[in-house]
Amino acid sequence: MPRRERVRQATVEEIKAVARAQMAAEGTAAVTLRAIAREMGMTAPALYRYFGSRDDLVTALVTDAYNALADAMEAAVEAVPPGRHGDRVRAAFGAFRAWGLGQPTEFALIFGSPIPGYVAPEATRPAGLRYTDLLGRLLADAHADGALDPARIDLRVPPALARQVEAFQRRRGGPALPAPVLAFGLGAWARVHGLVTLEVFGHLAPAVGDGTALFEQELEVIVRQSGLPD
Amino acid sequence: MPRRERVRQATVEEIKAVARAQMAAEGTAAVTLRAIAREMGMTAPALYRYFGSRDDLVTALVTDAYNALADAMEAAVEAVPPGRHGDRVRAAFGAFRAWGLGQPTEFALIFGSPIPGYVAPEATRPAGLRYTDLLGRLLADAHADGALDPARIDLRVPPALARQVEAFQRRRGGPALPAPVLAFGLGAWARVHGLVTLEVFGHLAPAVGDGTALFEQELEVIVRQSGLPD
DNA sequence: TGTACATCAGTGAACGCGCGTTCACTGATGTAC
DNA sequence: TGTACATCAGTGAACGCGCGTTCACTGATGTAC
Repeated sequence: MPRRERVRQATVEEIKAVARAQMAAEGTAAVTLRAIAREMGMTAPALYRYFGSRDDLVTALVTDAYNALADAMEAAVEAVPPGRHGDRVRAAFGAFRAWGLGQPTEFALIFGSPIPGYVAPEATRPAGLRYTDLLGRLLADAHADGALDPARIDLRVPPALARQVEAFQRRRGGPALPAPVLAFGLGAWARVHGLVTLEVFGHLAPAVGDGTALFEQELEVIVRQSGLPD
Repeated sequence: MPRRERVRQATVEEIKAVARAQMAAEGTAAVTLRAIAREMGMTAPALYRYFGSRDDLVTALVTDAYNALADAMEAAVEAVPPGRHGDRVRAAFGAFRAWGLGQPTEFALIFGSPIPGYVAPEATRPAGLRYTDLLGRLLADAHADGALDPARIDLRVPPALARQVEAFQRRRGGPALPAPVLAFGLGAWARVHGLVTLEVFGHLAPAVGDGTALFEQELEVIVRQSGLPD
């Protein structure tokens, strides 16, 4: 990469880093070009060399956040031997929670209420699907290994849900899973999402303070009820 | 109530209604005094007769939202005969989801990422606890009726969580429940919260479109695993 | 190795905007005698 | 029933603020010969 390009990339990264810091300090909507420029010792119009508009910057932050989340989860999963399907699921969800608690504002950016006046453009979609795709892959791997016996999942899947789940699989491509397996996976995803959302946004604290133990209990339930061996 | 007071109350209600409409149209952070005044055909300073500041208005909206949610859930529960504990739980959670889908911006106001520059004051606490207290009461009633056998709940509660849950009960007062019962309740709460949050904020749609069937499946699982009869 | 030119980063002034909040005021509504 | 006064709702002008974005520009960095 030519020198000029390198310097340019570094500036782009600095802008995003400052924006993230400002979000962390003042909330998601505090991302303003003028404040970023001030912090960087530049004037605001200079930022237009790097981002076409404020919305473009926010889009970049959203995409980065989704990618960082997926990266963290993938790294956690890969640290577990391929055969240990239960532990891989635990690792993935554990990384989800750790990432959320570690970067609450970036978590809020993608999972909280939308930023006023900003609608996430289509461009963020692929990054947004990465972490759920990973979860799907964990299920598929376990199923391919014969570690996931649908008959052991104690779940009555409503016919409407079975249809939705099958349509979803046809749309996404990839290996087909039995409806109960995927329906179970969706439930587990929502479960973890709820727990982590409550915790990151401070709704859990009045009840139990630290959410670690509750999270571990729920992980146990998920792994056990999925019929996965550790 | 004297006439003047009545007119005054009506104006307060109108201000909040307009604020809610503006939130619904432009997002949570679009609550601005000037826009509200414009919509009402008044000048902005007049609003200071009714609310000490913009933050006071937001606080009122947050409190109202919590109360509306709790009202809706209580009404749904009371429509079910006292003895049918499973159905009462279903009704409560069903009302939670219906309320969230029906008023997504008010849902976002209390459960989404916080409004920038606004921290919910202590005054919103009591209202915020109403709906979780209701859930706790459902558990307590079922337990008091002998309908909830802790031994039937297939849950290994981590010791740390048991301690947290007991401390919580001591703090809140009210009838004491066995740790597994309360731990199960927390899990169910998080589960429903996750599902509804994902759906209201549009994260579920790419996977299954309408979330009704998935929600029903999860409700079934919760009721069945709680050991409650319908 | 030096020169002429093109590219690009960043500046500074300006635009129009909407915001929360204050203040002194007018005029209507209610109250006491 | 009428009059004098107090209370209160709402106005209009003004404050200081920060925002996104545009534009013509300067000066530094890189490139071609």
